[in-house]
Amino acid sequence: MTQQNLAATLFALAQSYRVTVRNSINANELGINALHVRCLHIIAQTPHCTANDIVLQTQRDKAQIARLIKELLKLDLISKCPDENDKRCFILSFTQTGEQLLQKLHAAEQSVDALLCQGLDQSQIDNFLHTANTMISNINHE
Amino acid sequence: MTQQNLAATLFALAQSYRVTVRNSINANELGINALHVRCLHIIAQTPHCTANDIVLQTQRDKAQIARLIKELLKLDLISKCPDENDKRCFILSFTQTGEQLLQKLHAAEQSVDALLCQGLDQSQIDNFLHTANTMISNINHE
DNA sequence: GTATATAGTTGATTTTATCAACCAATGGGG
DNA sequence: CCCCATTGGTTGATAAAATCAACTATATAC
Repeated sequence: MTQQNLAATLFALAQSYRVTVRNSINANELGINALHVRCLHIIAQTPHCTANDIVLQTQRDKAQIARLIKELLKLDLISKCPDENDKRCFILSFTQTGEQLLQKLHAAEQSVDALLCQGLDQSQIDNFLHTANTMISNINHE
Repeated sequence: MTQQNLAATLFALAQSYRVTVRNSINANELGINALHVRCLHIIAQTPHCTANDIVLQTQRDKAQIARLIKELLKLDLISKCPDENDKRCFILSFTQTGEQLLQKLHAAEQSVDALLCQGLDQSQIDNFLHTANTMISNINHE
């Protein structure tokens, strides 16, 4: 296998991952897509997360993010409350329902991870992640 | 680093790759997007490539592929000629212009590959590809 | 206090993607 | 040979996703 296949390998893996996770939650029924899921993760990870944090992390248009947040609000997965210090901002956080979905999402992802790693030992996995991260820093610092 | 980061790592890498390749050809100016590029690769790889081959390999709607092919024809990157044996089919192939773009694309991808692999030795790369392929077969056979 | 930058919302538009109907050609079974 | 289900491809209509520009309100720098 040559370097030439690097891209194909990468994309195939990423795509399969997406599809599998998507299927394991009932994302379609919920009317939720990959970007919604990504937003939920960002909200979960980011302390005092605002719309703008999501814009910066996803590199999407802020109009798109605004509408996406509206949808998550309407689905009652998240709620927003005004920032005390800066009245322009709204802090995003999970509702009970959203929290539950997030747990489900984490579980789904972990079981996909476990599936992916079948037949691989820890050193291979570590090696893989280390190499991938080297590649990321190679590509971002140029 | 835990398994939990597998997905994030993968997606970050794939995304950076896409952006970098895209920038190195003048894809925007040409009015070409990632799916166009993927089609070109498929046409290049597939002997006697038809629209349906692209549909099968990309898993996209055939209407979308039909329109995409129309665009590539209008850009004079590919040409289609009727199949002798099956009059329903059109065989897709590259024009001179398309051939040139393909070369440019290959060059761009190779230089991205080289960039990605900086500071990694061949055994690490082999290991990476091997692990990735194990993951792909894990995920596809379930 | 005025000017400039930031956070967020909204309307209009473009780009992608999907669905359904359709035509022409193929191929198999009676 | 004819009927009919299947296949390859095209098109129109629509839905979903993404982008652009304008606008409000607040915050910050000078």
